Amino acid sequence: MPELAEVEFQRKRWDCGIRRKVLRVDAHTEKRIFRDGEGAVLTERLSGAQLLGSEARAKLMLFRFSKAVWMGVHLGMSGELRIEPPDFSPGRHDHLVLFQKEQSLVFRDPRMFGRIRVHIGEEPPSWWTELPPAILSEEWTMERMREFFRRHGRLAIKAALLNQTMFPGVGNWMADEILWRARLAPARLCSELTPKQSAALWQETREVCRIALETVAVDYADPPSDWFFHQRWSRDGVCPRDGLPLETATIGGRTTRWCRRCQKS
DNA sequence: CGAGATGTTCGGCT
DNA sequence: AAGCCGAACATCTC
Repeated sequence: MPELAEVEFQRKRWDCGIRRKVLRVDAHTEKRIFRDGEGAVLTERLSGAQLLGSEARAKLMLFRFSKAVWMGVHLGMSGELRIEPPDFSPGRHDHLVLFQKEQSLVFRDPRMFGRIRVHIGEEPPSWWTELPPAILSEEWTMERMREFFRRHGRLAIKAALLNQTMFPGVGNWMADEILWRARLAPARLCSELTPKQSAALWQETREVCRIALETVAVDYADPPSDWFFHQRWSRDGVCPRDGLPLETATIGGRTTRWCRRCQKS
């Protein structure tokens, strides 16, 4: 389930392992999860290391350990972090287990689109420090967004929202939520937006991120009940504003739902 | 049983 | 040549 706020929620699940030592590591190093081939290094280095802290940015998490070990976790489509008892026996999809005295930290991912990467060094890795500006940061300006739209004029706005360089952390449901709030049809091209529509999109993007982080990221609660979110899953979903049945199409390679009446095409 | 699922990457085409 | 699009990845659920 991992988009911005869900990733932040999952990251915090391992917080009880902070300042505690990893006694033993069990990793399915041959799986796609470890496609960078760093599984062996990770297993060897993490044994005896202490988990020092973690952060989440966009859809990526970074776990910092002693012995100069950094571990990046991307949850893909079906990844999750869990806490299990110290004597946990990993199942088929539990690709990484860090055994501690008090509990086990587990990474599970049935579809294996997730990814675990490793960095050894005193400083954090470049794949972390070079992430684009977060949507809720000061650098994420409207001008930057409009410049992106100029460069990608023939791209559908829905596809643009899924671009992780411009909209880091936004996934399929967040993109549909943002477009619904900004009253823009998903197939509109980036070059077609009026300044007013760009401004609305910019603002709603930040608003959806902000509220999602205040609700979903805190206790995995669903977003507020009047959100589009709740309608877009069901085949018979209707627009929360006017009750019209939602449209469905594939845009930007993903299932997209919108209201024909209130989202301007 | 087939279709689709909250993601990314690659290769081909324009 | 940049940039867009569809396919592929692997498994589960409806």
